[in-house]
Amino acid sequence: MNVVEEQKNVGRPRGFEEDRVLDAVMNTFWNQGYEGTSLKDLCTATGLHKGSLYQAFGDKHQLFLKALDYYMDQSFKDVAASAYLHDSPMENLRSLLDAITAKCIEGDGCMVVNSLVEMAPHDEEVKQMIDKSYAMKQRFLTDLIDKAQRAGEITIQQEPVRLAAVLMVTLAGLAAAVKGFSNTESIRHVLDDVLNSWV
Amino acid sequence: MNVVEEQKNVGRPRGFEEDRVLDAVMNTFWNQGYEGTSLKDLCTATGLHKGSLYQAFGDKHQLFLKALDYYMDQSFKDVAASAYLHDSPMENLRSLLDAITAKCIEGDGCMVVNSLVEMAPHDEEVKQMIDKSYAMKQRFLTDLIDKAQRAGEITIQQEPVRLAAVLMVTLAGLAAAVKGFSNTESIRHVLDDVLNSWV
DNA sequence: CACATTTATGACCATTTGGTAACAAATTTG
DNA sequence: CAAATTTGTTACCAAATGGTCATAAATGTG
Repeated sequence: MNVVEEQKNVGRPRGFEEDRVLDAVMNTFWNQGYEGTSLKDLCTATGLHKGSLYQAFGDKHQLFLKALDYYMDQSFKDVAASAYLHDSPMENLRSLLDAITAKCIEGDGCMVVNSLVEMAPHDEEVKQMIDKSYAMKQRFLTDLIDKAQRAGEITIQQEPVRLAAVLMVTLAGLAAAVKGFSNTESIRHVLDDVLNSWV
Repeated sequence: MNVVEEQKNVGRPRGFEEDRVLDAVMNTFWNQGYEGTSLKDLCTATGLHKGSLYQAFGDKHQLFLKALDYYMDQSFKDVAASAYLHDSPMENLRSLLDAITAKCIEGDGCMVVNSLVEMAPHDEEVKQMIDKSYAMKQRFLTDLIDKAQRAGEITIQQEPVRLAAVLMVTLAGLAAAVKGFSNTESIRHVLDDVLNSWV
């Protein structure tokens, strides 16, 4: 009945943890891009041979999709918690955006934005994955903004969903801009200035 | 004395116009990226053989740099004129941003942002080229914003250079976002909403 | 212990990659 | 016309690419 866990403990056991491998693959694609990453790179990063990679994850493209999915999962979990720290919706919004910015600076960009730019126009699967996560994140922001508006912490007269769109685009811009700046300080101002123009 | 035009009219004449070739190369890199473009692609796009490309422009990387430079030149000329159409600085700013957005949607993104995301972290030359053009564009915007502020068309209390930084990041975000959206209408709202929050 | 099953390894493969060199064609100069 | 010079074309190259396959190793099952 349990379709998911049809793992019979027969045969030679795996010599690696799937998540560790996915993590290494993700990091490689994250900072080299899809075309810029060779199977050799992935083997070096994971310590596996290509045969093993193919057997466990499929070809390069499937492997990329799984790594991207892993990234979206992990990064969302990493930052989402920041949106529930305070009572004030606006403070929560600021915390969330700070967390996103920090992660973006630390990781020298965002794998989703990288993939959007490099692949979305020529890869329908990637495009749809990103589209789905984009919609989810925008709803998340919209909800926060709506609460902040009702609490009177955002006074500007504009639909929450459109303000959320502004933030989404700004965040995408940050993920790109961060790659060109040695001085990350000027980057940090941007979101503050956007938010401050709303109160 | 004229160092630039040291062209003796000796030898077989070229069978192509340099700018047409550069334009084709630019377009190919623009929508396939650096790693995603092969010499074969460039030969197909230009109608030249690789021997000719190498002799005229150098290797793939040099060719890319020239194409990127060409793009920056052309695209700036294309849109800059929009900033001098009206008397009102704010109207000029809006016209300029509209022109940039239109070009961005039409071209399915911006080659500078593409290159920033794909190459800047691993290519110092590309990074510096982009950095230089970024600074120039930001000064251009800063100047416009400053005028609009003095004219009372922007009422928000914030340094022009920081508002310009917001616009630069927003524009970068648009160049990325445009790749994921079939519906470009929601994209067009974003800049309006940003500007409207300043008045 | 033999067998089925799964994983790990290394050899192998056709194709593509960026890049070079030799040679032919076209032009100016003398 | 001959020499010099530049461009166009083709053949060629070593290396890297993504991907497959046969085989060896390691486990549970009968």
